[in-house]
Formats: sequence, structure tokens, C-alpha cells
Amino acid sequence: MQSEGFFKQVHEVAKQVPFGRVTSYGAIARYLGAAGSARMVGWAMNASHQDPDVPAHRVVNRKGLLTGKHHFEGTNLMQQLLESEGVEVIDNQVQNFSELFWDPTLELG
DNA sequence: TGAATGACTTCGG
DNA sequence: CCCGAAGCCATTC
Repeated sequence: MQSEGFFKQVHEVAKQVPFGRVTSYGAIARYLGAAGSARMVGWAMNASHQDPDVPAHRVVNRKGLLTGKHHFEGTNLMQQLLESEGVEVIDNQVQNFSELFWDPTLELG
């Protein structure tokens, strides 16, 4: 388990996502220099269960779709979490996604 | 070693 | 914008 570094980085970026904002796996991967490894970001998120501080619900795919909701408890926890932050979610899709989108390569880098 | 898997992305139609 | 197919790469079996 020496890959914690990669997970840690993903977790750190996820934690830096502002309240009520969302980002995509690819954006995080690109920011970490792991462009093309967007799937690994998802894999890292799977390990985010180790860090409860990681707002995995703020990470969606490039379409703003809550593809990872099935990895949360229940069936709509992810949506509830987002809505609790003021993010409107309909049919597992983030509304106004283009404005709520938070790109780490843009905001951080 | 090799095949299968996945919380994705990009490209062509 | 939607759809199907291909590409990517770490992890698992």
C-alpha cells in the first residue's frame, strides 16, 4: 500500500473543493499530473472512506453526473449532501454544473 | 504473467 | 447533445 501518496493527493484536492462547488475526476487527475488516470481518481475516492473529511460527493464526472452515488450509503445520500450545500441535483445530475464546476488547475494552479 | 474491472474521458457518427 | 466504441492505467485475482 505505497500508493497512499496518490490517494492522499486526491483527498487533499477534494478537501480543497469550496463549499457548494463540484469538480470532476479528470480535473483532479490533471491537476495531480495524472492526466489520463481519471479512473484512478475514482479508485482513490473509493479509498476516501479512510478519510471522512474527503467530500467525495463534490466529485462527479465531467457531465456533472453523480456516477459514484452507488458507493455512498443508501441510494440518494450523495444527492442529499450536495443539496444540503445548496447544489441543486436532479436525476443524479448537478444542475447549473458549468457554474458550480470548480477546476483545481484553474483555481489552485 | 495475463486477463478482468472500474466513482472516467475523448473521439467519431 | 446523445450514442457507441476505444483509450487509459492502477488494482485485483
